[in-house]
Amino acid sequence: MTLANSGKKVKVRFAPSPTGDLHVGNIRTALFDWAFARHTGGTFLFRIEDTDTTRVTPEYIQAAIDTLKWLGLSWDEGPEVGGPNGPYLQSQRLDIYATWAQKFLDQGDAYHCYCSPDELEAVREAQRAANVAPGYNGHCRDLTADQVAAYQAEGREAVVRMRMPDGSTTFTDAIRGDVTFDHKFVPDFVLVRADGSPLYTLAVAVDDILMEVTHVLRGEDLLSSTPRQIRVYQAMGVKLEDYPTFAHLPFVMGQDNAKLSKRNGEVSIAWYREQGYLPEAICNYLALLGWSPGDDRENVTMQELTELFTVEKVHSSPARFDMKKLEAINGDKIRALTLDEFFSWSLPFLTKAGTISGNDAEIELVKKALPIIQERLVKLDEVPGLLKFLFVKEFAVDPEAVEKISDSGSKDVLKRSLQVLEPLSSWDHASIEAALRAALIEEMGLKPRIAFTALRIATTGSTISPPLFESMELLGQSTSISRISAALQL
RNA sequence: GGCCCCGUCGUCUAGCGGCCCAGGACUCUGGCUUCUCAAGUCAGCUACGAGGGUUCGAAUCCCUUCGGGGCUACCA
Repeated sequence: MTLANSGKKVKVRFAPSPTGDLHVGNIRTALFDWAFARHTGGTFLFRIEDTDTTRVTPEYIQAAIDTLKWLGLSWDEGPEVGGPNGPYLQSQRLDIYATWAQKFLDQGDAYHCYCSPDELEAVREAQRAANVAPGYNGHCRDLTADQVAAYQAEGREAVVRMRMPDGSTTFTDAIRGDVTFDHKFVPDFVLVRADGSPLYTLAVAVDDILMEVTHVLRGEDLLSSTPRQIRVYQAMGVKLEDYPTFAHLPFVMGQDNAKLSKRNGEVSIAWYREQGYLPEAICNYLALLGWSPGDDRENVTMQELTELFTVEKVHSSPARFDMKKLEAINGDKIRALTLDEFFSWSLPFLTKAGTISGNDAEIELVKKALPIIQERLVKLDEVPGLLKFLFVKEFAVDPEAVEKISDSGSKDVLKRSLQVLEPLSSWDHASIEAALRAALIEEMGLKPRIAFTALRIATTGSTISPPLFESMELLGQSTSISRISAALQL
């Protein structure tokens, strides 16, 4: 089989099964799907695979939609936007799958299987014991009418099983090259449950064909299910050139080299959002997991990603997720924000933390203060902590810092500072700095580090703060002075 | 166990037979800068899993082996 679809307009789909919040691995797949569609000028289709009704919930479906939107991965066909091949929730397409399953039955490609779960388990058990390839043993492949009648008389319910012919399936994976599976290791598989609901293997294959998907970029875990999908295409009568091209993306692993999960790192995108990671940082970092532009370039915008992304540059080997690198990129992206953007991103964190209530005076002060903290944070959730000193009603010095300003040397610094700050007529950071340096450094002969640490603690309450003179300017003359006076009493 | 995929610094990667006693980024360590913290900047540490081939020459090609992972459901 050769690479199909060479001449057609590209259509890529992202088709998660929302059995929980979308996680890092899902998003990396979605990102590659999206980037590939955009790069080729093709269509990005978003489909919800909710055939497993016991695990998929409406909440998870909505969360998946919201997450994709938040990340900026817009789709051309799918939930909310519609499209020519809808509906895009598999739960709304049940009749379609049923029709095809019936057709496969009529054609003899599929058959009813009356084996009970217990019986199947017993077969597998025996196979394991005998050390042979496990899988369905074909028990119901060629039942006579009498045998069927007997099973039905017992009240047994049947699943629909696909008949795998002898031979093998070879397909060309766009990332891994030719992959072959001998059908000896691809047992007859179930298409429809006893209750009549379709399984993934049926729904995914039918939909990819009906929705005219040309490229399937998905996780490596689905690699071994590919021959089953191809078998469904064959039963559907799809021409070889209309098969989608498969590209199986490498895994995103956790620190301990196991598939990423809650145990070895935070995986839910909702968590990253709450922590204050920017969507662009997440996408930039994830893009680097299993793909690279081919040179030393690492900082890419979403736009650049769509220009640079090709499947040829995707790796075949798995990548470990590294929070530190994500943090570094997030810091870079935050620093690259315009002031307006930085403000918009920060505001929700400030109000949620209760640092400000959101009135005009506060907003104005926040806007003035943001520039001095922009290069000092890694995540947006650090903003409230850095600006808190400007807004607290009940100011108090950090208990651990109190002892550092209770010595006589510090008191001298604070006293002398008051003397020069109180008469200061122009309250801007340059004037404040000039006055303090003249008095404390030149006149008293103190080391800047010593002198300013005392003032920093007194005015901001902590040994760590944004630049001191800018902070005092923002704080205002009267507040700065009263805090210094108060610190003298500690 | 069987089938399939994968294997370059701690991590992400560049590398497609000579440009590589292996380059970049993150982390880490040390220096500079400095009012703290950051940012910036300089330097350092550390890798081709192993063994055989092929070749004048291999991280790059072949084989074996070891290691990791996935699948092996009326999950996806």
